[in-house]
Amino acid sequence: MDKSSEKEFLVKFGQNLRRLRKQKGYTQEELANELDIEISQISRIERGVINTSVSLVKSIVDCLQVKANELFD
Amino acid sequence: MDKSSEKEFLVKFGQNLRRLRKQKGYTQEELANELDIEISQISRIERGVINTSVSLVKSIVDCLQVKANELFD
DNA sequence: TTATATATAGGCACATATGCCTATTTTTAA
DNA sequence: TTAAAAATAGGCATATGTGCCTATATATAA
Repeated sequence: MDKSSEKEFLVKFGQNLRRLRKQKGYTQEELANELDIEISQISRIERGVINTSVSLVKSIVDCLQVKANELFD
Repeated sequence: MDKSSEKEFLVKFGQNLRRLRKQKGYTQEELANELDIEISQISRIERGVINTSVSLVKSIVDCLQVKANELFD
C-alpha cells in the first residue's frame, strides 16, 4: 500500500468512525472517556491524521457495538 | 481496556491471522512480500507481540480477501 | 448576536512499531 | 534421520502513536 492510498484509507476510516460515533449519540469527549484515551486522539483518528492500533479498534467496536467491517469498508 | 485484556486480544488477533493466512496457502514470507513488509513483522503480529496499525490490517484483509471481522472476533 | 459545547491544532516527552539485519530454532518433506 | 523450508528471536536506528497540555476555531443553542 503506497503512501497516498494509505492516507485515503485513513481518511475513510476516520469518516466511518465519526459517522458511527454520531449514530450512537456520542461526542468525541464521551467516547474518549469511555475508551480512557485523550479526546485529541479521537480527533486525530477521525480526521485521518494518525494510523491507530488494532487494540484501540477493538475497544471502539466493543464500545460502539458495531462490526469492525463497518470501519474498514 | 487494561493491559492484560489487550494482550489477550493481540494473541487472539494473531491466531486469527495465522489461521486465515494458512487457509489461503501463504507462508509468512509470501504474505510479507505481498504486503511489502518484513517477515519479522508478520511473525510478531501472529504471536501477539505487537499492536499493529489499521492500515496494515486493511492491506491484510485485501490481500487475503477476508472480512476484518474474521480478525477481530 | 452571545454564550456554550464541540472539535481542531500543535508542541513536547515518552512509548511502541517498523525496517533492516543476523542468528537460531522449529517444522516439514525427502 | 538428514536437508530444506518456515518461523522465531533479538538488537539497533528511526518513524510514528499517545498522553498531557494549552490555545484556537467551529458549530449549536439560547
